[in-house]
Amino acid sequence: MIDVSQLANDPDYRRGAERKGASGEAIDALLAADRTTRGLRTEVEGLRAQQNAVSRSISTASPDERPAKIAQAQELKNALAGLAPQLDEAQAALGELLLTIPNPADASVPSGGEDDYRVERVVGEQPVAPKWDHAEFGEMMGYVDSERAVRISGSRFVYLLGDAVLLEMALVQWVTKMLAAEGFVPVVPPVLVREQMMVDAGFFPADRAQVYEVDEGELFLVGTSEVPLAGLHLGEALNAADLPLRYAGSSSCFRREAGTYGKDTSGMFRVHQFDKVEMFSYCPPERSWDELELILSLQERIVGGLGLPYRVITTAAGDLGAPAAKKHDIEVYLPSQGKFREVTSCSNYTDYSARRLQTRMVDADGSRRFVHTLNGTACAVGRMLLNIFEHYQTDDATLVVPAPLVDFMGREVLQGR
RNA sequence: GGAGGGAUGACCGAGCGGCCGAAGGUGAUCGCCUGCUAAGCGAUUGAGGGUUUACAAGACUCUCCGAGGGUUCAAAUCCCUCUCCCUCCGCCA
Repeated sequence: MIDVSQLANDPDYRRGAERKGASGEAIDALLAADRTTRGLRTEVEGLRAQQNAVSRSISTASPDERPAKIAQAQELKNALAGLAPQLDEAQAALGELLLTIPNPADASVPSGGEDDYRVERVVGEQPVAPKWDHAEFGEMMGYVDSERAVRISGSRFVYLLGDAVLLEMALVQWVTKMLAAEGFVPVVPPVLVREQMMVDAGFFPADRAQVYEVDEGELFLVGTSEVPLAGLHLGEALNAADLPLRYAGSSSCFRREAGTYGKDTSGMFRVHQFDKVEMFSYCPPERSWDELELILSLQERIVGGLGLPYRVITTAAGDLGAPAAKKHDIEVYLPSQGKFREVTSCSNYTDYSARRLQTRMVDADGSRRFVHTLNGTACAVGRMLLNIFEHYQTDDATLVVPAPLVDFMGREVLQGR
């Protein structure tokens, strides 16, 4: 949720929102709605104060004073009944406008849309196309079975089989151990959450179409463990000395992928269900930008540690999700496509999400502020596996185990099934 | 699925129409005491808004006793509705 007073007083903040597509009119409408709401509130509260005062005096009033006082209180009550609905209306209108303004982009974020990202660096050698693309290789080796998955669940589902499963577990373990060593508390969160949690995490109403509904709408399957991790400290006031609080969530993720018909239809690049290890930080505002760099550096350690060629980009303002002030993606070079494809992203939500989640921090002097929240992919298993399929296959149909995973696998080379 | 019980401040726990934002306790903080520690004594200790002001201090004020309605001059307290949690039985990974 946007900080209205900062929006009114800080031109840079306002410009950041405009760079993300918020119109000047929308912002002005919000500020106007805020002013009228405040005006009405002052009026209503003044009346209520009078009414409370008279009411209180009734209990101690002498019997002959009572009727007059009660009549006076009644009058005030009626006046209030006339004015209060106006305030309610103004507040509701304000509430709706509040949802329309995204978190302003940070000054360091390039302007523009999807194609206006800034490439920060390119790392690693980009090999020629392999003998088999990831989808062919997965099926051929018996690691991925989409045909049979279609029969029972439809398209965009896969069976993961054989050594690919062990590889997934190895990835999860390697990554989780690394993060635990960095102070991230491993978490297996609930993957079914209430509607309110989806709203608080900033996914509803915007991304409602992307989410599976369960139990007649009572619960929703999360598309990322970011949702339950964001809810971990819902409404809490965290001790500043305990920050940053870091979590590594490990869970299955479910996405409807509405509006992606025809995109990435082969293999498991884009599926409705996948497993992911996700980083999440609750952080003091003054160090959240360092925290974003930390998360990015861990992502590079993971992707780079697997020996995958990649680049780091900074997403342009117009392509940022509503709650993000800045976002970096890591894209791995996928040789069969000759393109960089996204495998991770990390965002600083600053105080935008925390304001809605009501997650605060208490400083040593007792003062309270909203925390900053950040999140980033540690390992989206499906995408990581398919990259391994392309980069580690051999011409005689075996798969070399990436060095960091050898200890977990107990082998250096995998055969098909 | 069946049967009950409950939701009050950081926590426990009273309150069941009117100085109740809320007794008491625990915890925490500060002070005293003490050779140190413990104990003891005293004090302080909820949150979120608004107005004013320098978005300071202070002052005034509103809201919050699971949520939403209602009755009343006045509700934590009375009445409806909902949600959530817990216990027992059944079923079950």
